[in-house]
Amino acid sequence: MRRTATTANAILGLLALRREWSTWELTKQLRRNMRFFWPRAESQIYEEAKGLVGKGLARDRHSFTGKRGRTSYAITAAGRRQLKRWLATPPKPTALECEPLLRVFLGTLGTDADLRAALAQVRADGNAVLDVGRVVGPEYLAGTAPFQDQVAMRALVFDFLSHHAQMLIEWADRCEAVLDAWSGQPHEERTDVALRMIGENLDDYPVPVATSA
Amino acid sequence: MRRTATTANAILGLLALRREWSTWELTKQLRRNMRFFWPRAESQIYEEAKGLVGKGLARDRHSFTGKRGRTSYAITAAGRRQLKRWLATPPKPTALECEPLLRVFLGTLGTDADLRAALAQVRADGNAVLDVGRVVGPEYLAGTAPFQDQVAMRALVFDFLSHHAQMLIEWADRCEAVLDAWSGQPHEERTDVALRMIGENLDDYPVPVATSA
DNA sequence: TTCTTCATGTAATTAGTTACATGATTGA
DNA sequence: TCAATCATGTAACTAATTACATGAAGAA
Repeated sequence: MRRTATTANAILGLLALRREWSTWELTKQLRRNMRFFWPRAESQIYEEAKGLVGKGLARDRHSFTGKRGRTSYAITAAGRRQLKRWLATPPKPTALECEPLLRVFLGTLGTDADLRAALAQVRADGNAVLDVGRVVGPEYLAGTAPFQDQVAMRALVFDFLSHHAQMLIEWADRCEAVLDAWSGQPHEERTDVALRMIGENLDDYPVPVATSA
Repeated sequence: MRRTATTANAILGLLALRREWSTWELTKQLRRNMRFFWPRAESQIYEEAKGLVGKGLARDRHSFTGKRGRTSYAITAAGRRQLKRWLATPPKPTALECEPLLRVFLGTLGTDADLRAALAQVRADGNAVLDVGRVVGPEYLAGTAPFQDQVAMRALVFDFLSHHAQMLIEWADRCEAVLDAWSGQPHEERTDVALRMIGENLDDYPVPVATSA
């Protein structure tokens, strides 16, 4: 049973980027970027961080704010070694979980309003990414981002998320146009529109890469 | 504690599309399309299907192949009602889980080869989608797909997945070009490339939609 | 006959979520 | 001084995965 423990390694990675993090800082970082490609409940961070300490991959330090405790974490040498080992393992495949698309897939079973709601959600999902990009992007351009020294890698991530978000929004736009066209259109014409859509997509496919040696 | 039980509803949706399904047929359908936007382990289908029967949303029928049993499922009237109710509820947000992107995010902690492996995985993920599209798309165009009557909705899904896959592949291409450019480039120039990339992305952002009334 | 793939599940385990509780800080 | 938000967790629960086991069918 191969346990990759990706979430633990993700936190370990953050710990490697600066000398100490409070749990709250970790969750903030999560909210800022990582949630768009590695979404986890904030409460889980607490568990995982404790787990890292248990395995000797991080050290914890307890302090107080008033009479309330807080815990901060720092990576150990063993943690850095473990991180490098993990980065050298094969990555897991990308997984998309899109409930709105599932609802479109089953669209004939619901109403037009149901479909519109699904499209609106996808558009909102795209905009949520762009909203963060509009804050974070200019920070990097101004040189004031919290991890400005990581800008090279962050630019690649920024590029991914920007295109992902644009893709969601543009898809919602296309679908709404199709739904508009459908209203008051006979059934066969709907089919024609659909088939044309599939055909145009196939035309844009790249030629498959030969895999043999 | 709001339980949406989406996976159960997904199966219920499939059951609504034809009169009877064996568990094996359900898992095949899952492998064909749904796994790209609602990925679940096949073993889970068995549990969920039994659960639907327990709640009266589906009926099961037991038969034999040799001395080995098999179970088939059909939706009930209560199941159809439940399905319509679910389709009218607000959809969950889209969630992307991309471990390769996490590795790029932490890219400075690993090697160039680690980065290349992450990009290769994303490209492979895109190609996996396109490979299915190359089979399924022409089936719809030829009018021979198993759910040809659903072609209108399936075209919208096809369009989503095609663009998603293309986005993954094109991103991997861009990143590899950037990595190639980086080799033997001084640190500041890498930063310049990165900042230019962020700037170009921001230029392509749509103007934010006003939300007020 | 034997090997591989198709087909049908069960058992054990865990990764992750939701819900709750509460102290500290800020600002109206 | 009150409300809202920032900050720090714990407890309970479940959705989902991995690993395993095995029969049937078809190909070599």
